[in-house]
Amino acid sequence: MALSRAAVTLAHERGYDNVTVEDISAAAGVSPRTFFNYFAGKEDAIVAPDPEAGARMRRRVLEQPAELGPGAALRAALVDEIAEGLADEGEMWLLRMRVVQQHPVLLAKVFASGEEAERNLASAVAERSGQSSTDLYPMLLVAAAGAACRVAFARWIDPDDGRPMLTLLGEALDLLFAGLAAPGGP
Amino acid sequence: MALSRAAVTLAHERGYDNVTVEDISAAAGVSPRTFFNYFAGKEDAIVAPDPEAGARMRRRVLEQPAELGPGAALRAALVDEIAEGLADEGEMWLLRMRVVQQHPVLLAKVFASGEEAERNLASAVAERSGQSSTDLYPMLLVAAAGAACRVAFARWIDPDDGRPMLTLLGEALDLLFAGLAAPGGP
DNA sequence: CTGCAAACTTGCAGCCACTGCACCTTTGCT
DNA sequence: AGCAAAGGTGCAGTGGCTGCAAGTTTGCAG
Repeated sequence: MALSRAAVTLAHERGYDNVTVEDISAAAGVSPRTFFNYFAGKEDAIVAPDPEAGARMRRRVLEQPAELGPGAALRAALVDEIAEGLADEGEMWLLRMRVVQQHPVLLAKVFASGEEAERNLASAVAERSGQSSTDLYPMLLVAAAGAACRVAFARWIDPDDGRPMLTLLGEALDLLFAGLAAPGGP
Repeated sequence: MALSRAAVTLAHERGYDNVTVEDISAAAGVSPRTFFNYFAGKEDAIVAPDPEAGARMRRRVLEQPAELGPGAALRAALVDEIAEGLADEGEMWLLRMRVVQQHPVLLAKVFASGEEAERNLASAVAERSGQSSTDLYPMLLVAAAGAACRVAFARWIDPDDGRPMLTLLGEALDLLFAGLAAPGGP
């Protein structure tokens, strides 16, 4: 959407605080009032939370082969989701995340929307492991996997580290499922 | 502080959105302008991020016995910090978290302030493990431990689960350092 | 082509969060 | 008593955001 693209671009150029909703609307060729017909707030125009992501992730987890345990199913679902997202709009993700990374307010938004997705995931994992979605295992599994994703993203957008996202994600998940063993040896 | 207490209490009674800064200020007996001399925003009056928490946690990690590995040191530091906080103002924490839990905006703030603390922790862990604070191990370790804390808190404030916070935290950390093994067996 | 309804867009008025500045009151010390 | 630092306050103004009551466009049936 034009508004979202304008918001990310402008924020990247001048900094989030130096961009008003009026600026964004003007750049997209609509009135400020229209902006709020599409986004609940300025933050949303940049973070652009996908309202279907939660349900889609839930489906992905449940569709994984039956022989996979809940951890492996979650892992496969995450990799699928991120690989698809990267292919569709990886470039936009990178720009967006560089903007987000520098603004506590935006960062907070991202975490919050991640948290909502985690609720869906927890229920899907719970279903696979025959538990309630408020039990420790499903909650912690999705929360820790979410942490691994965030870490992988943070390293991905680092200009000094050119490795592909899926490599970094795999590395993080490996370490996580190995019980966070210290690098120098057990 | 009176303002913070008023904010949490009012938000708990009528809901965060139905409380204005003016209300809070009035309840605390000061002018609205004064409110903003103490808090950067309405959210902060409820979340009340401790500006020294990051540095204190950093110190705690570095002060753990030298024979502990980085994971064990982080774990001990977390337990110390939370045990102390509970003893000092555990009741306020509980009320606050119940308010926060229902408001995406506040939840986001909490995550964001946690994220800042994680940066400090990552550097402390990196120091113990002889790495850079941007390496995978320190980043993932603190992010995953943060996830465990959030899960433990979420279960702690659940009225149906009366177990003490430190028990829940220990349980979560155990599962995490066991590589998130599925509950039914390996 | 006409008429019409649904969808989209807009202006306006207004609330509230938040800020910079200048002023005042209190406090504590000489 | 005099003074200076610290903290509280009023005011004016910006910007985010919303409800409402209009236009305007779009697509389709008559």
